Order: sequence, then structure tokens, then C-alpha cells
Amino acid sequence: MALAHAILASILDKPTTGYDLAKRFGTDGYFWRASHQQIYGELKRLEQAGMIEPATPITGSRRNRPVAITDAGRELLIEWIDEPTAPASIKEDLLVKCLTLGLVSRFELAEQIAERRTHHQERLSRYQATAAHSFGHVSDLDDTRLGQYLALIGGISYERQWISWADTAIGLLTKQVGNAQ
Amino acid sequence: MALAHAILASILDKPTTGYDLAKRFGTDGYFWRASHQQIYGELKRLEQAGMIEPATPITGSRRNRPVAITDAGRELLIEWIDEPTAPASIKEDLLVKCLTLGLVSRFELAEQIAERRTHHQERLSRYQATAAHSFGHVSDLDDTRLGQYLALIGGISYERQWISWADTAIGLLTKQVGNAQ
DNA sequence: GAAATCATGTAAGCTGTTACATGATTGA
DNA sequence: TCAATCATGTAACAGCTTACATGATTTC
Repeated sequence: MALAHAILASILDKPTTGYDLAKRFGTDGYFWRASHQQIYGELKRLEQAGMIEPATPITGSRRNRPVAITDAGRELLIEWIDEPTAPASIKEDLLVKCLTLGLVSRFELAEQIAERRTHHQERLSRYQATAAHSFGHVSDLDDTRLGQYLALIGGISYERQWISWADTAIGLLTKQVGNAQ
Repeated sequence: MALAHAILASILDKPTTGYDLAKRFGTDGYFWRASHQQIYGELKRLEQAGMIEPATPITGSRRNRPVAITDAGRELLIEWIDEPTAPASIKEDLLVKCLTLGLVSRFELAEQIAERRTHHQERLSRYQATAAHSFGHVSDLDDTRLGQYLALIGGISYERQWISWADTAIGLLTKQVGNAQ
């Protein structure tokens, strides 16, 4: 039930609406990704379990309603934090496709990797922009902000890594064969 | 049904037993991870669908029986390769835990990150050993081997990235507060 | 002959994806 | 007023994890 923890951690510093969470966990999410269907479902469960509550005076509608973490929610998070953290599971289509070189030409594989490189480059730029305008001097950050910053540079590091691998891979795939030395 | 493709790609160069596949896709898998339960189930489906076949003369038992990809399996792979590749979904507990800094002390968070660093360091060493003794000069590799090499350096790059992030994060978390400049 | 590990599975339940649906609000 | 996007959902199904099970072979 790790999505629950990701949501709780994500609303720790301020109440957030389902829609905003869905965007934060959407295709650009750098620590967790989930569809809006998953988010709304999990929010319902979390509210029924008393882990989150409406942050604004009660209205009939759930529309645009920010939810805040409760004390019970905070306790749940604290218990979870102490548990050991397993590394994320790896399922990388692009590396599987590398294994098919031989069925597919070097050129085609290089093209797919290049396409993917663009994708990571776009994200990297976005994350870097966030780092630049939302975080000032690192030494000035309080704990909450420092934590957010660490997560963000995790995302940045991840994107950079893929870009760098893509460059190496494309280089090896496109260099002329036969002119060794 | 991407596990199917990962298995097919993985047995492209030579027939492999279920047990060996389960190990390759186990906790050290660098392009795909799956449990042995998943592997055996998928192998059954792939065989029924005619995508793989026993590579040794028929015996009654499935025990220690290498399976090879069929022509139909190769076609399936080729079709799949042309489809666009979505980037892997990100679900990283450790980055979520970063967001909880404030609920948890800098020391505790740094400890968890350090533990995780060890994990990635061990894998990195293993992968590097494989790179060193299983692949010679890159320019001498044929297509199949080059593809395998690209996947492996993908794994290496991934592990390195986490180690480097961990070092930065631990540095920021453990430096003395108050001696700015 | 006991322990380890090799080798393969079943089944329940949870997580996540895909397809589809619906009404509200905002801006051209 | 029309299109876009805001905002929230339901339902079916596919994928994955966890718990449990079982017999064979190897090694000490």
C-alpha cells in the first residue's frame, strides 16, 4: 500500500486537492507515478480510514476540496519510515529492446534511444527549472524543504543518468564499423 | 504483457531453463525483475501460444528443460520493437521518505540512504565484474553481444546514479548546521 | 542421512492499467 | 456558444506479490 504513503508524504506540508495530486503523480512525477483513477480511489480509502480529512469547512461536494493529513496519518507515516526500504523494481522496455539488436538494425535501435533521450531531456529541464526557482541556497532550507530538495535532485540525477547512457549507446551504435584504431 | 517480451528477448541468443530465467529476472535483474512464479506462469502461456518450444528432445518432464524462441516468437518481438517505448514507471520509496524529513531526523534519513547505497554498490561491483570478464573490446562485439552490452551498461549507469545521489544526499544531511559560508 | 539448494508450481489478494463516462468552469 | 480543460469517478481486467507447497538432486 505504498501509494498511500506517497500521497501522505506529498500532502505533509500543505493540504492539496485530488486534482493537484493527480497532476503531481502524473507522467512528470519524479518519485512516484499513478493515474488519477488510482489517486481518487486511494484518497477515498485514506479518508475512510481517518488518515486524511477535508481542510476546508464542510461542503456537500468533493470538488476542489483540499485534504490534509491527520494525526493518525502522520503516525502511519512514521511507522512506515522505520521499515526497511526495498529498492524499486526495474522494468525497462528500452533495455529489453537492446537485447533484440540483431533482430533490429543498429540504426533503428539508435533512433528509439534518441527519441527517449529527448523525453528525458525535457524532464530534466523542467526539474532543473524547479530547482532553480523554488529552492534557494541549500544551507538555508529547513528540514521539510531540504527533504523536498533531496527528492527533486533524485529525479534530476535519474534523468541525467538516462541522457548520459543514451549518448554512450547512440555513440556505440552509430560509429563506423571497420575503422578500429 | 511486457514480461513476455522480456523473456523472449532474453532467450534470443540461446535456449534457457525456467530456473535460469528466474535467476536472471530475480533481485539482481538489471533490465527487468520478476518472481519465479511469474516466470513459470508466463513460460507456460508462451509455450501454449507457440512463441517458445522445448530445445531438447521431448521428455515427459519440464524439469531442467531449456526452451528456445520459435519463429512466431521472433515475429512477435519484431512487431513489438517497432511500437513506441514508454519510459518506466517510477515508484521510489526512498524519495518518498525524503519528503518526510521533518517527521524523521536528518540522521535517520541519512542512515537509510547509506544502507541503500551499500546495496547499489554491491550490484555495481557485480555488474562491472560481468562487463570486465564477459565483454572484451567493444568494437569487436557483434550485434547480439553489443545489444547485451548496452543493456548491461544501462544497469551500471543506473546503479552509479543512485550511489552518486546517495553521496550528495548524505553530505547535505550530515553537514554541521550553522557554519554557513 | 541431513541440510542446502535446485526446480517448479497453485492460489488468494492486492496493485495498476485501460476504457469509458460525466458534469463544471473558463476563455475565445 | 463552443472547445478546452478542470475535476471526479466506475468497471473490467491484467500484472504482480505473498504465502504456501512439493519433490529432486547435490554436498557434507
